[in-house]
Amino acid sequence: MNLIDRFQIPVLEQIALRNPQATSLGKRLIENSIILFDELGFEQFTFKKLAQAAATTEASVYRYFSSKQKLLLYLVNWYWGRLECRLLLEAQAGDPKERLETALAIIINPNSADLSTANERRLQRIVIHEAPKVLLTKAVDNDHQTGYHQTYADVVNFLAKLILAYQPNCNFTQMLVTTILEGSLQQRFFAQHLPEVTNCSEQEDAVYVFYKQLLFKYLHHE
Amino acid sequence: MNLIDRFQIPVLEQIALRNPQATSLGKRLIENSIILFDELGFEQFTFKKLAQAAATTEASVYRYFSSKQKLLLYLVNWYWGRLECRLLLEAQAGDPKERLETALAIIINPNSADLSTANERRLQRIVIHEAPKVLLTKAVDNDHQTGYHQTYADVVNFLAKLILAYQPNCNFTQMLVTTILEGSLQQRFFAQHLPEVTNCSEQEDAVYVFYKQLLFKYLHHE
DNA sequence: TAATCAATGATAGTTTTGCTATTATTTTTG
DNA sequence: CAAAAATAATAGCAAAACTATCATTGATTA
Repeated sequence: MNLIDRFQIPVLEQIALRNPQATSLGKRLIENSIILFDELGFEQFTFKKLAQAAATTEASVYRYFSSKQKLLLYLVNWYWGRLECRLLLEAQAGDPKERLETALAIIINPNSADLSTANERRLQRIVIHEAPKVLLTKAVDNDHQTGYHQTYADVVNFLAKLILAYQPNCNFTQMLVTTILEGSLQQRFFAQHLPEVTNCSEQEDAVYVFYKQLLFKYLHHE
Repeated sequence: MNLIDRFQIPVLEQIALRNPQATSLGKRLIENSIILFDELGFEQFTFKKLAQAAATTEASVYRYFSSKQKLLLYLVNWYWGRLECRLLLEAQAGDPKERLETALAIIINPNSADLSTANERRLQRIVIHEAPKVLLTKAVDNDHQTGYHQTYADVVNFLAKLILAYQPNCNFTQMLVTTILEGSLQQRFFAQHLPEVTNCSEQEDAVYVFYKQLLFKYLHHE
């Protein structure tokens, strides 16, 4: 068991109606929703199918999550929460440059060892394919006010601080961070589905090489 | 009337069941769908509401577009098609550096004069807020094979060629282009809805300044 | 041990959406 | 003008997204 696995990743309570990590049914729902969102995609995913997969009823699913949007939000939050934990644990040692390099490696996952379990790989695919659908919504302002996107903002600002520690003159830290964070996820989508708009093959991890170049070339010029 | 407006932007025929630009009803549908997608968002948008807004019936809408996904795809394609036309018209003069700078200005729209009409501003907002929803789909591979995303790929490759003309040693041209293209759209979303993860205010157009820096710093280091 | 209470199961029902079908009417075109 | 195409009007269906009710079970506690 990894060090990271010993920590309870905190996910904002309000997202779920009750804490799914606390009960056996709740865990079954999370487990199966990860599989189903990955296999069916957000549009084809329904609570009915989830209930069937988790051997329960639709009504019971609604007792944990008020909608499939909220359930997806819960999973996405879990992803960013876990990433934040890893950053806090692993990117605190060394000089600013080392810390920044470590952090970059964590968020871009160059070595697949970071995604050790099948569910972790599924979860990353879900973030890549589905996360925008709970962000790009008319409800985003409300959601953000409620704190539903705070974990993501925290990750961004953690990385922004690392950048400032390395290069205090950097003007556009947040833009730089989100460009890399979102870009690296998007490249993995393109690699699989629109290969002609990327130069990345999963093997040699061009994604990591490119964004590392991009980051440090930008910062060295400041 | 602008030069650009004299051209018929070609949108792949197969996306629509019949060409909406060719009839009065079709034009009304496009016009109103732009307004409604912008105001309601993809999720709340329905053909029933569109029919009502365009003073027609649901069944008639279905004779033009087989689903609201296809209609959105049509609008998004129109956006990229128009951008491609502008690039071909305006970014062909001068030395490689000038051409690249012009192209960057076109895709990032630093001066709002480029978005002269209300509908153009609406269309860009639609691309920012809704476009990912027709890309991040289980149907993406089929769609791409049918050519539904070809215009986007063409824009990317046009820009990639400009970069190679300026800096032949650049290894990751496509990744660089999509990072800037998608990033710049995303920053505008963040600016409005998650301001703490960006450094951009709509006024001074930090988006343009930042991505120009990012691009040329990256290329000068090659 | 009995009473209680929270969680779950079982079932049914409502509304909306997404889509199809049919027929009538209008408009276009040869 | 006649034929064909486009549109309107209307109805209807299946599935999805919930909501509601009541019975059951299993754990807690008096």
